[in-house]
Amino acid sequence: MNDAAAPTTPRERYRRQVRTEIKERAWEQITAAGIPALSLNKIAKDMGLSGAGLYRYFTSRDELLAELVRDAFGSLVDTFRAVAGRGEGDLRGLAHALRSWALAEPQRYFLLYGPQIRGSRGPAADLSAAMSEVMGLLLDACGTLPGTARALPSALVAEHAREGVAPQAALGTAVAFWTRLHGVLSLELSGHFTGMGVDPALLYEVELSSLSAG
Amino acid sequence: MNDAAAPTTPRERYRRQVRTEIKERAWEQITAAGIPALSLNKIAKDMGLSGAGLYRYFTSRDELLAELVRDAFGSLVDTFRAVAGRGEGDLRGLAHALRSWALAEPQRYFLLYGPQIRGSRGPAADLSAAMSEVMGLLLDACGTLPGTARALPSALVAEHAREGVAPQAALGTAVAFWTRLHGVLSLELSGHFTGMGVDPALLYEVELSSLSAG
DNA sequence: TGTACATCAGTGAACGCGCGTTCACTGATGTAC
DNA sequence: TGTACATCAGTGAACGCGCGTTCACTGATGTAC
Repeated sequence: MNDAAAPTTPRERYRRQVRTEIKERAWEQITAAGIPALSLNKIAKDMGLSGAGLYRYFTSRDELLAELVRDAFGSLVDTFRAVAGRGEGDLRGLAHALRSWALAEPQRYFLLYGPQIRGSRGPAADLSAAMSEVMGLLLDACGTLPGTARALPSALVAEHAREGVAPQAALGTAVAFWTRLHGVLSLELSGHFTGMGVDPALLYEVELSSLSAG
Repeated sequence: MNDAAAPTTPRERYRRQVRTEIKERAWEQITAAGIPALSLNKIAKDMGLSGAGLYRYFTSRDELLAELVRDAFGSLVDTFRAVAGRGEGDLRGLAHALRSWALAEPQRYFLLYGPQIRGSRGPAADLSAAMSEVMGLLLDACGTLPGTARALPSALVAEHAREGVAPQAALGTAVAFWTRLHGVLSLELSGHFTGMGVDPALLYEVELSSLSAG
């Protein structure tokens, strides 16, 4: 997908390998204790390195974090693409893929769609590309939807957004897909359903049905 | 609402006052830089106290944070009660109150309904009381709803939850209220709609309509 | 009204800790002839 | 194949910082007689 023309000298290969391991350890920490607990020194200790050694691979904690966000978006895009490639790129297929992807790594999901990360100023330029790629795949699914005319909020979307590229109804469906599924998913991942007799999987399914059937 | 029989000696009054100011400063910090940046020393400096002085009022950072969460729930409950008292305690009234409340202090909203706070083990016992109080007010609104039979997901809710207290349809509506509005609200508060031509207020309204009308 | 005592708000110094990051250096790996 | 040099991974010590928290203490405020 990227870095196609890489010469791949032994040193470069090693470099990539270490960078990858650093990011893996970073994810372990985030999974275990959340983003604020991500610490370069801790990663180094985990890998048997001195803290200073990491700076050969990432120039700062922020750079590492930014790359984790990029990777997360890349992973979601890949997941959606794989589903589409398997011919299951309709709303149902994407929705199930999204849920599996989110449940596998809740912190990764929140890194993308949770409360804004403090200290960083909005989604960087290279992120909006990935974000709109996700939206694009979603719109493809909505465009081929049979019953989209079903009065989903087309007025929501300002005319200037993607004018002509996708019909208003498809945009409305895409937005509703996003917000309704995120509503269930984010509350499930936060544990807000535990102990109140709600089955998140079933609820997710019901909300998914609400998008394509009246 | 609480501490009704307080004798209110001058010292106690002063104590309450200082505790209140501490919490106000704490909110300022959280608003400005997020929960991880909450620091007792910084609060003390803001108030012109020594760091150690704060320990007369809160025995630890965690205790302060726990009280902020309690206050946040209390504030939401009060808001809902006020709306109900004004005779606007229907779905529409509660929904608008919720949005205003959330927009006023996004971090406070996420403190309750955002990703689980790391390091604390689930909602404490005294919190589930507040949570179910919110749900109770919501269920009242759903019970008096005209067109609730509208096939909202009643199967979602396990039978043992509040059996007999509220009809299944009302529970389904309450859950949908929660997830659909949270979906829009949380994405709006995170800034995920900026620059993509979506009007969050309108979207919120549309999702609200989806609850009571087919 | 005045004195003796208890309570308690707040101070200042110190604790150990972990953080991100820099810098001069060592030693292994790869490259050029 | 062997030697001379450049590259670069990794070290160890140090930087300043802010954190939560404890402790012995001072001084003001309230209480009892």
